[in-house]
Amino acid sequence: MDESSPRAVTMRDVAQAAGVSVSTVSHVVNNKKGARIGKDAWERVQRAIEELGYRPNAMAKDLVKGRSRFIGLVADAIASTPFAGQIIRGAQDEAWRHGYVLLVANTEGNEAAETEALAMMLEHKVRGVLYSAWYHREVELPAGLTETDCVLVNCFASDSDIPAVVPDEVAGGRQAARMLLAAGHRRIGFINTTTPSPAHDGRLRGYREALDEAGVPFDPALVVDARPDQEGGFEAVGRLLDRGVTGVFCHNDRVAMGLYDGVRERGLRVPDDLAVVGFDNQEVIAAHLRPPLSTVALPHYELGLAGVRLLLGLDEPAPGGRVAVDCPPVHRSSVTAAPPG
Amino acid sequence: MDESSPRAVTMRDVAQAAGVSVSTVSHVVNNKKGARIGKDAWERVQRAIEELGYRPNAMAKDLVKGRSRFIGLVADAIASTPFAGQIIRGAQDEAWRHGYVLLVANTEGNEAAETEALAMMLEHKVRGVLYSAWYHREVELPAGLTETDCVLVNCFASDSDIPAVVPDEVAGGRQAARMLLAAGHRRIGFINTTTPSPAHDGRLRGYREALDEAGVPFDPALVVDARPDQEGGFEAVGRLLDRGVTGVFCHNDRVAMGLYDGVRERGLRVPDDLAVVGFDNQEVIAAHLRPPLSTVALPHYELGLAGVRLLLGLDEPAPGGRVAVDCPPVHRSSVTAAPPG
DNA sequence: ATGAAAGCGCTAACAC
DNA sequence: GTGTTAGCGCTTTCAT
Repeated sequence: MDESSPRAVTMRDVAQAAGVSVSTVSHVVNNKKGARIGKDAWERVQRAIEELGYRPNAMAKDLVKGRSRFIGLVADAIASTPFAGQIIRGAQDEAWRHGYVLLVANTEGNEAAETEALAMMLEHKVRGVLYSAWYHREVELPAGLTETDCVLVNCFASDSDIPAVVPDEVAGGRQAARMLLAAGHRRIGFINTTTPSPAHDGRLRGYREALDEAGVPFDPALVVDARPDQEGGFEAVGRLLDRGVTGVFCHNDRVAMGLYDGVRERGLRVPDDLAVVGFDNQEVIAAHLRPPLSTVALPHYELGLAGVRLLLGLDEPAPGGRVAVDCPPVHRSSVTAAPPG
Repeated sequence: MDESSPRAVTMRDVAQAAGVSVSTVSHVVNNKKGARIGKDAWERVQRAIEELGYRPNAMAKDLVKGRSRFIGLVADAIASTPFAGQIIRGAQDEAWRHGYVLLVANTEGNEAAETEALAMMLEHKVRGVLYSAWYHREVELPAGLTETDCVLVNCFASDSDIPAVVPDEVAGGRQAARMLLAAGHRRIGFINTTTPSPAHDGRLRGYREALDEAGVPFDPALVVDARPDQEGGFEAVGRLLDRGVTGVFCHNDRVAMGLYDGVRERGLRVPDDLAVVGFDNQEVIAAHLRPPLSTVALPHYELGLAGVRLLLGLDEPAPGGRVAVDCPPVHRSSVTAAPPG
């Protein structure tokens, strides 16, 4: 609480109090190695800093150095899912590790908000910006983006060469199918999403690859599309059960949750009558369904982290400019051995 | 993408290109009203800005004006629930409306991270900081907080006079109980949390007040404590059903989700055999359970919004320094009339 | 109607 | 070892 703003204490105040010059203060504040400062002056400065409660002015510092320590992060949906939150966490952790601070902007997909956010970031002379989406998809980039370094997180722009870090959907789909295959299932349903997307195509491909790998013939009748939420999962149950499926891979955990309901409604049980695997590893759902859901995790934290590493030039962008991050399987209790036969 | 950093374009560049002085440029950039600039010079400046792609340097601007346009927001859990996200949204929307930008820091409750975040904010000379918690609780404040203006969001510190904005738990509890009462229920169970907290006490009090209001005697046997998650709800079902309850108010939506499972396990149905009301209005759960859950919304967006208004002095702090925000009921399909008798 | 010049708090040569 | 000084990009009197 500043009582009537008694003017913030500056480096000059410290210098004066310690009886030294500002450059001496600057040296001790920044712990400059090359600088030879007398042990005695050093201590006087430290004490003055303590006593006056001096805080360096980051803006003055950045101004003189010509660049700021900000990294912008624009997110299209910060509250509807935990996904953006994880991206932010990952990005922030890595950014801080390198002395950077995140400038977060939530745009809710609103174009005006996006432009405003970008302008704000550009005016703060950010080191670069991370442009992220809450679900993996292609995006068209806002104009201002080309004015700074940029990396796309959980999204991509096919017509540009901007580096992007995205989840490896096909490897994820493979993992999901393998969990079922490993338990001995052979008739494995797949509830895919109705939304055209990398997730739709990638996971399907992964599912097919895993089937091939295991020598199980692909049966198109076993894959059905449904809205990627609980209602979609619920409605898909009948179709799948009719086809003699013993396990099903759901496009996401919400679908799996709806599917649980449908299974129960028919007096059946997970996993004994039907084994199920989800996708996303959305904690509130997956870890607390009955039984807890085996699923494949979407690596949002790692996506954010990898995004800043790429931006900062700590990692080399992959040849195609696209970095694919792994989706690890998470084993819980919704998969058991297939019934014999 | 800066190709080999050709030095950012500054106001001087614009001035030069337009054949005017920097102060003239400054005036047109900021649309200064008192300044009389010739229509002609004005246009030359505009054009130069366009052509050079000039962006004002926010840091230089803030530096000279002595204060920044940042508002710090420290959150203790940005990804585990959608709650922090909503707070951020509310705070950002209101902040932007007044020309401020949010400096978000996620601390995951880690004290070192908190100190670091605060130092970062202080060094950026934030206008003030919003200190928030993902669930309503008492907090002990990090040291640095007193160095700046501050308001607590979704939390409070009893020994200080720092203004706080929190949800009105008792009014919320009242709303929840009333939904059941209004449908004719008289034996209403309450699954409260095992965690001592404002939510625990407030919602219980609201529940009792609503009962009183309706002339229904309070029966202590009808309130049970349980872990505030699905498992807690599941386990509480038996206890409540034994006591002849026809409706139950759950401490939160996750508990309600677990309770649904328990009810089904007994071959019973929501809402016909048991009406249920949740709390939080956590979209993924409440809107997609079968049947969709009637609940009471926690006003996180409004909390964030009110927080910045308080910080900016746009609203007066309530007499006690604590602002209570309303928790509105959300009617869906988990409550119907009580069975006769 | 427009420009010159003095700083804002700090860093980095360079002087002593 | 420590001090002096010239800016960083901008706003803002105060001249003209």
